[in-house]
Amino acid sequence: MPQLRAPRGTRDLLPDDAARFLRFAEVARGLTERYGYRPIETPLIEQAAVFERGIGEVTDVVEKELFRIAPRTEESEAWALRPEPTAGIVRAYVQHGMQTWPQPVRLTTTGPMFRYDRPQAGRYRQFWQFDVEAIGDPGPAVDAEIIELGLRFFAEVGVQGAEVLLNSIGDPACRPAYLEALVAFYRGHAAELPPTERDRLERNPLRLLDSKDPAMAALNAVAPRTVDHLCEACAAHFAGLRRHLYALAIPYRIEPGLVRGLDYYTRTAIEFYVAGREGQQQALGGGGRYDGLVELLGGRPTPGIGFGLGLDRIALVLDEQRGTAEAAGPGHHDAPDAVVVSADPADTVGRLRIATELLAAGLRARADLGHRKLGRQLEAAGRDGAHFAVILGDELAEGQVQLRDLEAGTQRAVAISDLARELKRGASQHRHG
RNA sequence: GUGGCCUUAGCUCAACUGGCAGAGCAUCGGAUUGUGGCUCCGAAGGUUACGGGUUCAAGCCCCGUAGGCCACCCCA
Repeated sequence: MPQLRAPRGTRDLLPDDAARFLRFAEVARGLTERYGYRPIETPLIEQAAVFERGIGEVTDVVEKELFRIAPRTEESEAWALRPEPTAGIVRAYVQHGMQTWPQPVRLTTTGPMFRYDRPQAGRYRQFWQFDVEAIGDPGPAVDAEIIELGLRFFAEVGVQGAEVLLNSIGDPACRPAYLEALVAFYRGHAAELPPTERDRLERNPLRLLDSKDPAMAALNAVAPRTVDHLCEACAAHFAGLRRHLYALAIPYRIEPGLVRGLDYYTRTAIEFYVAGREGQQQALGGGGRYDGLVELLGGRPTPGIGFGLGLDRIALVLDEQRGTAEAAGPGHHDAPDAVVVSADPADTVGRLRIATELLAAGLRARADLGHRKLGRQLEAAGRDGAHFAVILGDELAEGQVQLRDLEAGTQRAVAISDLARELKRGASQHRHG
């Protein structure tokens, strides 16, 4: 057992997993490109103030989950690892004057996020998100666009049964009155509240709504709903969103208990999930509208909306839906067209020379670099899933090698000068046959 | 940050009531001259997560720490 290991809550993505995450990123790139979202990369570290101000000082994410980096000198500022991508992207929007670009500015990024909480399956301290943001458009049409994009991502990576939960949590115009009504309601039932919930009532009353405490279920069912207390503008926005979703034939469920954990959200709250799964890490993605965030971070008042999808959890769901994950170990997805082996166990020079010629010709080729006897080399080539073995033997004197079809078990002599051409023909036959 | 369960070879798991740590798979090597997948033989791989304690004797009992999982908190 090695004493050095990946830090708690982090993990190595071994080749099978790493390839899968890369594929997610490729799907994300193709998709967002078509929709007109342009890539952006912001630092993994930001001034802590970006998150404290943007996300909110009293949120769990900032209070207890932020990876803080201590200042190195008295003068330097406190930094933190990004717990989510939106605050950093909005910071970049303001810093680089993107309000002068055609609005909305559609941006996307995929990368690791960091939260210092207690790890569990599907919940890591370093996790990956595919994220999209549309900044500068107030209308509900862009809300619908982004939701449709999210669902399409799930479809393209092969997740079955992805669904959308929606809610509207109002804005600064209507939320104070709603909160008042909410607090008044729970105060009226203070005797029925568990202690932790009573504490929340003072600190963050919205959170009472999505409590998992069974004792709260009955109460929450009759609690005031955000959607019933929206101001005229927010109500119109929500109705507009529903109209657009209807026109796009996108099903959704309104979830009155869906209140996002970050302060910057206004109006539309979104969550993606797959129904009927075990365990608690059900959310595969979430996001919403943040019409006040740009201003909070020093820009002009600018609306925005976005979401992030958790790639670790999507990988988990794909495993569940396939029954079991493919076996670990060397995969055959990048199986070579040919492995160059030799009857002379010592002749790595000849093998490497032929292999590099094949590589230069664009083939997937590799040389067996060991000093094993021929049988072992062929055995290894077969295990690697190679289609052909190029066997170097006495025929080298006549400028020939044996080209062996490892699947058919047949072989013939081929002139070295014809080898690349022959292999290309054979490889394409294998791919189409 | 709170509580519960768990940790034996790279992986999946054995090891009686406390009595010399094992198997399968994977890896590497061999089975008479240059031919793989099957089979046979062999090797390597362990401070039983780590640190203490009890005992003639600890993988097994006790305490602590770390990590994983589960439920909270919360979220992706």
